[in-house]
Amino acid sequence: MTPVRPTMSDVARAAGVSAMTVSNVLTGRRPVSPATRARVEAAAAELGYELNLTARHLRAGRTDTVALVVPRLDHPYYGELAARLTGLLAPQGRHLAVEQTDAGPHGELAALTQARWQLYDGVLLSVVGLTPADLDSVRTSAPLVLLGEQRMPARHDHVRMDNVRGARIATAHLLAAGSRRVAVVGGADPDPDAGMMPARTAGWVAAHAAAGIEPDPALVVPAPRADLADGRDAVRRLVAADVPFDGVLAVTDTLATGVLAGLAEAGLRVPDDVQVVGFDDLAASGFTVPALTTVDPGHDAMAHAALRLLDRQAGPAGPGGAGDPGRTGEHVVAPVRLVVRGSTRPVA
Amino acid sequence: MTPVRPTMSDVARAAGVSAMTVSNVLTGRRPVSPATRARVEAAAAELGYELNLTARHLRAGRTDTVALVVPRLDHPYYGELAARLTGLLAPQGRHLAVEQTDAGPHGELAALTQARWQLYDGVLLSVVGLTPADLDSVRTSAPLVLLGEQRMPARHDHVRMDNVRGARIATAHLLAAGSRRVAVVGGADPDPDAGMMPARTAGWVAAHAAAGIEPDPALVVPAPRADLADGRDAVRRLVAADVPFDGVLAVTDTLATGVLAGLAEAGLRVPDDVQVVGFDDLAASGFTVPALTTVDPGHDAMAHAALRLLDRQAGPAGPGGAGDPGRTGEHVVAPVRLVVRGSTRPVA
DNA sequence: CTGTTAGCGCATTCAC
DNA sequence: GTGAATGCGCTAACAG
Repeated sequence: MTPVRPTMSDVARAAGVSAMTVSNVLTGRRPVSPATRARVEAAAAELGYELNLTARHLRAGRTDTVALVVPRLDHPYYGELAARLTGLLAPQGRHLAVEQTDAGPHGELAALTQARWQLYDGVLLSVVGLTPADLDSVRTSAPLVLLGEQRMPARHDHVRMDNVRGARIATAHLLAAGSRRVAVVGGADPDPDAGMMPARTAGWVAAHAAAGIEPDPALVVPAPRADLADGRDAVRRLVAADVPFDGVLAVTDTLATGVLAGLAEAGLRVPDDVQVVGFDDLAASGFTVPALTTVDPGHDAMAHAALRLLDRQAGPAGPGGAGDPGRTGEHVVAPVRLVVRGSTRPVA
Repeated sequence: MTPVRPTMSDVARAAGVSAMTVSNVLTGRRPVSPATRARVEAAAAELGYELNLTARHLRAGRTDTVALVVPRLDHPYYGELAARLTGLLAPQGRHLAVEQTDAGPHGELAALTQARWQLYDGVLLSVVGLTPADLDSVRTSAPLVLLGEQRMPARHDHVRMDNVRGARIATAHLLAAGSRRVAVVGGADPDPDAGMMPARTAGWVAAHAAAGIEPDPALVVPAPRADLADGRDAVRRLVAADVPFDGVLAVTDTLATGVLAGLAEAGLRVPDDVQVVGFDDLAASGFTVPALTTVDPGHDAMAHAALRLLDRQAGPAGPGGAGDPGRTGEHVVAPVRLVVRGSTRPVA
């Protein structure tokens, strides 16, 4: 009457076979005669046997579970990424476990150095705040693929979006539709390799250069936390400072959604007074009022690439794949695409 | 030069002690002399030793990781819940791993019967589509707490919102502010125990009863997937069918956001022509245009309660806590609260 | 097709 | 305060 969980030996005894045969029935790694198989399955069902995955992991080094490590789970971007990855893994009988590090270098660095990723067959790490030096010092035991918009050490596999091009075509769209003073909300020192905000700001600069327009530095509005309130506050600040503007490139859809709220609050009409374009193509962005013109950052391509790179590491070199300091990683850039909706005016 | 990971024995050899002593240094479960401790720590650092968590788990039965299992990770409600739980666990040195089951009974039931939850110290399972019978048949090895709005078997611990009351006060607010024909988007057969939509519809019915109004069945609009498109389409359907309405109770904020999009599309003004109230108080709901009046379902209370129940199971009866068929679970109902914003008119 | 032996890396006895 | 033996539950490698 002890509620102790039965083990393979228990099942084996009940079925009159050895533990090895039970294992073979369960894993299918070696052929088993139908009769034996049936006896084992019956015994397992009878005893309510459940495989102990921890023991399997210790022995076989495999959990069939991939970790996705992100800064914040309450940001829809990561939720959508997680859902997409789960959808790709499920048909293969693999699982995704998502963990949050909280934004900032401390949490992310801790994430990397922690032994707990051994619980997983591989780790997809969304990097926001780490420096290349931080990343360079990293040794992980499990296969590792980095996701993020900053420059990463060459030895790690890395998947990112085409931020500069995305921001450039988005800004070009605003300019083509008549905006002349396009604010960049979430703007920063332009730099294609220094993270999401600098890279997208670089695209904003490039679009202006291509159009022969000198952008006003007053139109660069920082948004450190990149959340909804930051977007709304950016508009408040522009209005309060009397900086005229007739277009907004928000570097994320979340910021753009906040911008729409700020514009409504200020009594500015979208797209008539101010055109707005975002970046990320979140599910909700098709349902804002008005619906958001935005940049699809190649979600599917990123998810596919990330898993392909992970599997590539798991393959040849064994667990040492990412640990080899001399290794050269693969760096994938997903293609972007402009999605035109109601927050911008038709282009002639 | 083999990149094989060092084990405790390796560290022990390097430090000139036994593996047991290394373990004692790392766990602190037995006193170790400062000199020995220093030697062991130096050796561990030298070799780049990392504890093998899987082995510890097999031996000690503990991963310090709790699983949150949800239907969909791209639904902001679950992302926000996950972020909240992570925040509560982190200070205790514990972790949250989130996994998605995909909506529907099959995925959820599979989730429950799967042995893989052994990887975790406990499981918080968000239930949407399972019947009580499904749940009754469940034996999990790890501590289990159910989250969800339907009736659950008494033996499981369970945390839910006060759906009926939430929907009732939300609807009462619409009626008090002058609406007379309040549609319920995501409506279903009213029943306080049959899941989120029936329970919230029951609240809508109750508010009408209290106000002495007979609600028109034509105002009950189903929204099976409860996503943004369902919300927008509900408005399209009401308009196309010429059903007059001057208020909407959307049973989730996601639906409400879709409803706002649909109303904008139909040229109906919010709150002047139609007042809208949602349910869930998502982060984004403060930034829709106009901002959404909604029901705060007691997020914090739910998160706290869920973890408390999990820890309670882990404590006394050992791992058998939830497995005992004779056990009586605790059932917690979080308190709701109306959050008034711009999508409803001021109440006199 | 099936069984036997051995050991994954750690932590719990029990000894000293 | 430290060490030696033992086993958690499973599966690879070798029999047969």
